[in-house]
Amino acid sequence: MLEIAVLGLLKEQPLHGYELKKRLSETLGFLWGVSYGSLYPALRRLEREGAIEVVAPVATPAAPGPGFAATGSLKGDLATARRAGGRATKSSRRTRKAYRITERGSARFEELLLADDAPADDEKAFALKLAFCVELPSAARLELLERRRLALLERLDRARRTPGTRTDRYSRSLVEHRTRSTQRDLEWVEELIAAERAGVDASGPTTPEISEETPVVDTAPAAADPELQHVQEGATR
Amino acid sequence: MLEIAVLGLLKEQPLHGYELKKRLSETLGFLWGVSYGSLYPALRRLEREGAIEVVAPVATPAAPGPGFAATGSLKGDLATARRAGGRATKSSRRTRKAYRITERGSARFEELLLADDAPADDEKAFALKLAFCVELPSAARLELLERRRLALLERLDRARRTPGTRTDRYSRSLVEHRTRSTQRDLEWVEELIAAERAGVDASGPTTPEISEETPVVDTAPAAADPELQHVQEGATR
DNA sequence: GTCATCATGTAAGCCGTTACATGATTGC
DNA sequence: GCAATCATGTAACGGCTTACATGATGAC
Repeated sequence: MLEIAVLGLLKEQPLHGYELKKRLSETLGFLWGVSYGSLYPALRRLEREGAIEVVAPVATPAAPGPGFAATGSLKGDLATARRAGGRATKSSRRTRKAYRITERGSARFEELLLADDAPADDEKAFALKLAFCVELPSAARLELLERRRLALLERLDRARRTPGTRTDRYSRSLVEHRTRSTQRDLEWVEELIAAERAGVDASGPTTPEISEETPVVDTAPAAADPELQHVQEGATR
Repeated sequence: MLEIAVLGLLKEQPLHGYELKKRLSETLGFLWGVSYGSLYPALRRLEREGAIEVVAPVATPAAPGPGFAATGSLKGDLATARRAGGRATKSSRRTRKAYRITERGSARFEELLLADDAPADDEKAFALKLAFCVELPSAARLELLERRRLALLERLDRARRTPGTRTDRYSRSLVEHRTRSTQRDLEWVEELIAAERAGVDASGPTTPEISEETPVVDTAPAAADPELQHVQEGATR
């Protein structure tokens, strides 16, 4: 689960651990909170697997060399300097390690999004996947939605067949409520599927569209470290 | 979570590990599946804490002594023999270890049901608690429901304040759907609270009541090991 | 110079899973 | 006697959490 979120965020833009943690807590906070103790090991794991790579270790403040991957980060650092009012002369933060997703990482990402997970996590897992499925090709997205639809149908079917062993009022109410919820989830997913099939052009079934392609604007109090935001703009999309 | 389920089941009647596992999988299967690898350690943990105790180790087949806690188990074994058609002469299963909940266990049970848990597990935890809250005094049950209500209100409030950082159509739809679900959960919980306040006598708000006090009948294909079902009948209720 | 924040990491411990090992009982 | 089921456990492993350690940077 953590890996999905990390890869999903990195698919949008390179980020370092601290910033990743912040975004996960703030923008996905309603899903679950991550701690450094799990994030950093996860990053190392992903790096070991070749799914992500360090984009700017930057040992020396000046410049490590010509061209090269580090440029992106340098640009970012320059942006920082500019934002700060041109005060910093050396500018670069020596400690930060920004990560970028690799080809393998993208493949892994799709693999993870389409893998079906233990029925226990179900809800959370699907929510997380949906939150990042923009980064997916439309076909894969449809597949994801269809799988969810099947899972929900199966759950309803199972509930219908199994009469429920616990008979107290609370358990019964729970089962009923759960069934209703599942039915609504199903309708919702089916709407998403229909919208997906209809293509992106038609106006969404939810609220009137605002601007699908508007560059990500930080609505948080102060811009949360925007220095890396322009890196690889338009590269993956 | 596992502890809640175990204590909840044991509050109804003594059971041994294998049977506990079966019930957890079958009757609470829609919540999550437990494995022996976690159940048995959990049982030992609970026993160490004094929350549960072995009710019938039964080293020798005949009879360990007079009166005493083991009687319950013996009764059960006799029931088995009777059911089997009076074939077995020795009858007792030497290997099974049935557990019974203790006073401390009951206290722990209430404590666990009223403890608020990480917002991550939220749903599952509450569902589980609700499934076992029959075993709770009405006041504690109300407390449980009220807490849930507050948690849901808080979640709605947070969602209203936080404008949501991710702006793609899927994330937006997700957030909307989640909000609607939370609202419905809230209404549901409020119904439960109202019903609880009105007292148990009035007919339930869900489906027409069948029989609140009917002894637990195994609706599973064959009766799932009924030998322990009559033990301590009417003791805890 | 010192405090808050940024930033990365390690260590201990909990809880859970899978897979494996073992043995008793019952039916045929 | 053999297989299926009942029944209890252990071992290895993984992931997550909390708490701790460390140090750089920037503001005042």
